[in-house]
Formats: sequence, structure tokens, C-alpha cells
Amino acid sequence: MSDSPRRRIPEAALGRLPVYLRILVDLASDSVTRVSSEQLAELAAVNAAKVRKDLSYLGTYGTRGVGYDVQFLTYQIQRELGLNQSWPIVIVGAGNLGQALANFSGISERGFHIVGVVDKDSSKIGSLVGGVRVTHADELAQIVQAKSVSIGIIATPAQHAQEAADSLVRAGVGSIMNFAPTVLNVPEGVNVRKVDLALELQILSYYEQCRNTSNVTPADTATGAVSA
Amino acid sequence: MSDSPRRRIPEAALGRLPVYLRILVDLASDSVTRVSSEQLAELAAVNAAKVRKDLSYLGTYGTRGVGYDVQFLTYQIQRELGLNQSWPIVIVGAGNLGQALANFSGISERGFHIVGVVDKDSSKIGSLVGGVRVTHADELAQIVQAKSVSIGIIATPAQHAQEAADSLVRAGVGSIMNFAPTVLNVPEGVNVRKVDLALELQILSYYEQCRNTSNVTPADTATGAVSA
DNA sequence: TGATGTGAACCCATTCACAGCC
DNA sequence: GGCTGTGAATGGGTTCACATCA
Repeated sequence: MSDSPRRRIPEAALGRLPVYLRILVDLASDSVTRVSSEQLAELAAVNAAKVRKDLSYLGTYGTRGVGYDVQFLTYQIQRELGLNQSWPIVIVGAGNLGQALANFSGISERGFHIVGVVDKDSSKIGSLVGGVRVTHADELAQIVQAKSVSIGIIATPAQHAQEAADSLVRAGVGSIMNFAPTVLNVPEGVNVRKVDLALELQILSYYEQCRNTSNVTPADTATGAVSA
Repeated sequence: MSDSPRRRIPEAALGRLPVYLRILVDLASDSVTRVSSEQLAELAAVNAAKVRKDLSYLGTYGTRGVGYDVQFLTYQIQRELGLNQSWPIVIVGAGNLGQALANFSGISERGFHIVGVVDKDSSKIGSLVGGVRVTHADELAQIVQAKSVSIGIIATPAQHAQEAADSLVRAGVGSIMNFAPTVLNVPEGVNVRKVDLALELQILSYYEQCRNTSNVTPADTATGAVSA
């Protein structure tokens, strides 16, 4: 109920910062040193005014008449997003999705590393997933404390998601990414972000249906994610 | 440029319909026949006025003083989202993510079925993934036409995503779900929806960082998804 | 001159509050 | 009496346009 001292960066802008970041990293690897809001906008498929406003939330890091320094801006976005450190992550659920996430190179490439994968299914325990050995869910708290984990990923079936969330919270995890199609119940102060793959497909199928009936192009969209 | 005859349902509401749908299905399986906006709101973790407004976009399917009929509302949402049919889907990329998606039971449980998985890597071709045999990317167009596929999933590495999108569009697919961290370039009229797992984590890490500095709870959020 | 940074206007989404119907 | 459906008010996000400064 008391959400007084607001986060600085507006939600919508926050969601675009990682996009700019990736583009900046790509530009840097092409030895580009300067970029204008116009160019960034083009590459991110948004408009230039939005880019400038988004970046202005970080501070005034551009140079009028010139543009933005790629290196410097990269650093500033990373710092703001907390990506100047590597976050240890634990995955609950070693099924198909859990395995895919653990193996997903994109995760380790962008400042995260998996320090544990747990499951309740004894047939999965002991197997190697993404370079980490799967352990029993009972050891979750131990891993979280030993490795100072503050971000957990729920990749269990829907019916075990709440239980997984409870375990994570009890173990001291402060932020949860939920891949199960469930609305999680967590204490005030714990961040939850939800990605529901089937939900995304359902929305896409609506667009496709629209395409077939009239030839209307739907505008930009967004996926729900809740925090509590 | 010409996006005149707007889609009926506002973007934000559209993103919540699948959530209500799932809840309704769960209620029905518990033999619940009626539900109020208050109850739905509770279960979906949103507020009751929002539920009513969202549902009002579908039509006036509630009964004043009583609530909504679970069966009937379920049917109406499914119809609106185009889920009264089973959509054939093709997956491009048979890596970890592609495999996880193909095996993901949530997809088939909710009105979609995988009719093809293609890859360019010859070592993957012929293997069985989610009940479907992986074929060469060259056969994509053939599969799309034979099975009347209109939704494609890109689960390739970033550097092959644009190529995959081009192939899908050329084959006649009208809607694309993109799991690669790339802004795709597609012709006007093709729907693109993007899910970037690392981006989600980056946003979550920002929340977590906020949690540690001040104890502010971030509000609701959303993930980008673009269409063109 | 050229591109940033930003007040102001606009537009969409959320919320309120109550009229309308069972 | 209870709950839906919805105009009206509010608030946040996007876009415009221009003052500002290298």
C-alpha cells in the first residue's frame, strides 16, 4: 500500500534500456565510437525523441550537436541496470525449460551466471545441466546462502510454482522470474516478473486472426509482468 | 504509416485476456459456474474495475447483480483470441530453446501444435524433438504450405534471426514470435512479437538493485514486443 | 550548424463512482 | 441489495517542437 519514494526510471523507459544497451555493445564491437539519438532510434525501431527522453533519465550523458559516446553510454546503462556485476542465479525446475535456460548462452553472456539448478524429481538429480549439477530442492536454501543468490528462476510446472516461490522467498531470494503460468503470491517487497510463453502465443494468434479478417496492423505491445 | 481502422481491443487489455482465460479454465475444472469481477480480479492480481472494463471490450456478457458465467465467458474469450481452433506452428532453430519450446506441454495444452522444427545444422536434422522430426531449413516453405502454417517461432542464435524471419515471411507466415535478441526487419503487415529472456533478467536485476539500495517496491511492468 | 534535453500537448490506460439492471 | 457496465477524471507515456549549447 505504501509505495511512496518512486523508482527513478519510468517502467516503460526501463524496458527499453536493455535494448539500447545491446545495440551499443554491437556498435562498439564494430568500432563505432559515437551515435546519435536518430541512429539509435533507427536500430531500436523506436522514435528519436523517445530515445533522448529515455536516456535523459540516466543523466545528461550526450553532447549537443554531436551525439552520445558509445563506450560511456554503455557503461552508464550497465551501471543503472546493475549489470556491472555478475548476478548469481538459481533455477528451480530441471525440466525442458529449466534445462534450456541453464544452457542458454544469452544468460551468461549478459552478466548472469547459474550457480544452482534444483528439482524434486530424483531421476533428474545428479545430472549435469548447463555445467551445473542438479541437486535436490531441499538444498535450495543452502545454495542461496552459500552463493549469495538474490535472483531465482521458477521453471516448474504450474502446480509447483507457488511452492517454489515460497521456498525461494524463505531462502532469502529477493527477485523472482516466473516462467510458470501462475499468479504468484509473495510477500511485499519481493519482485516478481512473469514470462508466460503460451500467453505470448495466444496474443500473437489474435494478431494473426486480425490479419486474416481485416488487414489491420496491430501496434506495439507488451507482456505482463507483476511485482509485489 | 497507415494504421487507420484500429483493432478493437486495446493492447493492454488484450494482454490480460489470456490471464483471465486461464483462471476461468481452472475455475471450470473446479466446477465453479459463476464468477464476479471481484473474484476474477483477486485471482488475476488486478483491480475489479479493470476486469470489468477489459471484459466489456468483448461485449456485455455479464449479468448485473450476479456476475459472469464461467463457461460462456471462457468461450467468448477463446473466440476473440482465435483459440477455438488449433494453430499449426513451425519452429526455426532446434537448439536448446527450440527443443524446450517443442517439448513444452503448455503450448499444446493451449490450442497450438508444432508441425515442424527446422535447423541448418546437419547434426540436428533427423532427431526427434517434441514428437516432430527436425528437418533442414530448406524445407521450411514446403512445411508452411503443406500444413497451412501462419505462426512461426524463431529460436535461432541472434546472427541467424533475420535470415530466419526472411524465410518465414517468404514462405507465407504472417506472425512471428521472436526469441532471438534482435530487432527484426519484416514487411508491413507481418506481426512480430519478441520475447527476450536476457532482457527480462536485466530488468529484474534492476529491481533487485533497487531493493538493496532503498526498500522501494517497483510497480507493474511490461516487456516490449513490436509489430510491423 | 547540428543534435541534445525538455516543457507542453496529446493520447492511451487505469481508476473512480454511480447509473442501470437482475 | 448486489454486481455489471461505463462516462468522467486522473495519471503516465509518447510525441512535438524548440530553447540550448558544443
